[in-house]
Amino acid sequence: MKPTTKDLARAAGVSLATIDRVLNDRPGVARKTKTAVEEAVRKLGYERNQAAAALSRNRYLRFIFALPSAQGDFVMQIRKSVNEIESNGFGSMLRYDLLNIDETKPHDVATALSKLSKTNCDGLAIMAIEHPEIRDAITRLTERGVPVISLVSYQSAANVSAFVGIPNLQAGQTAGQLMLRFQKNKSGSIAAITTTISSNDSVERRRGADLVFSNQKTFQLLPTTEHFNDPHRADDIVRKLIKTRPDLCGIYILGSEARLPLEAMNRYANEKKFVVIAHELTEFTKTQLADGHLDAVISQNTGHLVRSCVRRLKAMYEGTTPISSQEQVRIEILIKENTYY
Amino acid sequence: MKPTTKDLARAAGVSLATIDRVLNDRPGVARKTKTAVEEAVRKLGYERNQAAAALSRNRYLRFIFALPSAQGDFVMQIRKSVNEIESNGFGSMLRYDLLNIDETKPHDVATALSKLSKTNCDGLAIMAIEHPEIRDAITRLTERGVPVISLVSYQSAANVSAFVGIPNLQAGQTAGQLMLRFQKNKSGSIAAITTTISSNDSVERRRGADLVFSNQKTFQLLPTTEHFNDPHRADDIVRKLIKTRPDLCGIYILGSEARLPLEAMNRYANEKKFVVIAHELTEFTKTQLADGHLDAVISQNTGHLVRSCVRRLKAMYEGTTPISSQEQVRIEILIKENTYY
DNA sequence: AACTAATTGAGGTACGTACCTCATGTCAAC
DNA sequence: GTTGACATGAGGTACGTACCTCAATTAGTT
Repeated sequence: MKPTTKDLARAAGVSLATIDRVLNDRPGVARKTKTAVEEAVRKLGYERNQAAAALSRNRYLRFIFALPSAQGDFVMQIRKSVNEIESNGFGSMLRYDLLNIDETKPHDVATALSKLSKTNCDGLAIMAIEHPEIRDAITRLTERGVPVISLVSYQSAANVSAFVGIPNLQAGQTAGQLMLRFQKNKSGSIAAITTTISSNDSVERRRGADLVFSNQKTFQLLPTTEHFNDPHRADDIVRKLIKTRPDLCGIYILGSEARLPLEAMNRYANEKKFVVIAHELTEFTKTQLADGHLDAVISQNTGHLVRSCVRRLKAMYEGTTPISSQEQVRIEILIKENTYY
Repeated sequence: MKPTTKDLARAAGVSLATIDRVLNDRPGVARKTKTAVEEAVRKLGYERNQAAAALSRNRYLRFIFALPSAQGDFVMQIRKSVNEIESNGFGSMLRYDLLNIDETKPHDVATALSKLSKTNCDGLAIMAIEHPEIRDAITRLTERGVPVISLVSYQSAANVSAFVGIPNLQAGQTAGQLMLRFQKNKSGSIAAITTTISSNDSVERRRGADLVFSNQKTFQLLPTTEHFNDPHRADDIVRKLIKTRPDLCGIYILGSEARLPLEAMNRYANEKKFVVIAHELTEFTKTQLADGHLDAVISQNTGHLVRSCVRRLKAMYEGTTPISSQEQVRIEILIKENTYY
């Protein structure tokens, strides 16, 4: 049997009350006594029984996921993962809430964040663009003692406790490498399309892909074009590309939401001869993979993302360290063959 | 707040004792009463507080992982994952033990399994070849009421409660597809090497690769050769291949342990021109990827495997259903760019 | 109606931890 | 030597469930 607080008390020659004070960082313990207890903890290999602790506390930890309110397959996927997490083995006493934020209105986002504090939120995971107002709101939240994790989209490290997501530079390298390896042509041009290059992710991915392309001479990566979530723009971009670039042999969709450019592709690239690579596995990209419209998807598992957030937030609350190997979100490569439907 | 047994009692108009009888399948409850309680459970959305339940039971569930005693990078990886799982958030009251089995002595394996029963084991995850004696031992274990999961290596479905691992046919398809897509040649032969084709995994993977290769005519997949874990044999195979097959342009290593064939490759394929694909990400295959000796690794995450086993065994014990999407072990594709070091 | 068996209730203890109050101890500064 | 700040102990209650005993009630069978 594992040692309990009683064993600790006996071993350290103190009472349960003192053990409790030390373990929970309550005031009023002499340095000497504290050291003795810590020694006993070490010696006995005591580990707090989280089940009992949670039960005794009888208080739900409330973690909030702040996600962009804009429609999108990927964000939907994350939402789904948050809802699926509910009833599982995280020690039960956890609650998850979704908070919609409209990134186009940073001020509103800041206002929403300003309403959070230790009393109504034990941890926040936020997926948002970088913006001064949002950044400040996050900083203030952290100062109020609420741990904040930036999810998927990286926020400047300074004010956030952690980042959960894939390293996008590497993701871009991966995409670029695959793009080159999948080519059967001897040379040609590859297009790069994204929603907006004011998103950190796209920029990093682009940089990654550039690194790979600079190692060779036969293929070139064209300048990144932005469609700003506008179907017409996306349509225009793709149509013009196909018309004006006879050497076009590949399309790399950088952003998280691949639907618009892909749908445009499907309209214009009938006699398929392009290597198409996009990000994030969603119901939509799955079918595109299955239909052969998409050659590869570089993805991060949303279930993983969400669970990693929870583990990290919980760890911050408990003052423990999660298994780091588990927390590294992997860059997944998906082709038709290794995708589950 | 979530409903508790007290709320159930009130809602169903019975006492706590009866609630307890129903929830824990104890005898002595009229069918009508039982139905009423179950109705209340449904209506209130009652979920057993696992933390409290574990605490009250005050009994460790003991799960055993039976792994091949033979040395090997991949098995080592699994061992490591089992040890890492120890101190995390699975509700605390769990214990994991490793059991070494020597697959070359099926009788010993059977003997070891025969010593297990409900009193010393609440669940078994076993990674072993298929063999009549082992299969019978597993069947008897199941009959004794111990849930058994076959891990990585598939056991005929009949006597096992579940399988945790990747679908190897698909894994083979994935490998085969990548092998073709990575080719720059117009045509050629690809070698298939494994430890032994008496392993189910290799056979399935081979079948998967064959499916892919049969869709085209320009490349052919050579008959599978076996090295039986003998360095000399592996060396011979590779040397002869390179000498006698001028059209050789790829090597697919089917088995879980890629070290021997890869080391042989490194000896003979100096002027690297082959596409090399192997299975399972280990420290060894990682360095091979980094050094460019390996083009891709098809892998299953050992941490995932182990945690999935635990969740499933726990679920069987508790009579709940784990989130299925989380239990599907993904077929991972790893190239140099998306591997973490 | 009498008897047996099945069903239900009442009440308890235990698990390990958190958090509370109150009393007592110790030591140093004035 | 008194005061007060600090350190510690003693003992309690609570969380939600599991598991136990014993009595009381109900239902079913002769």
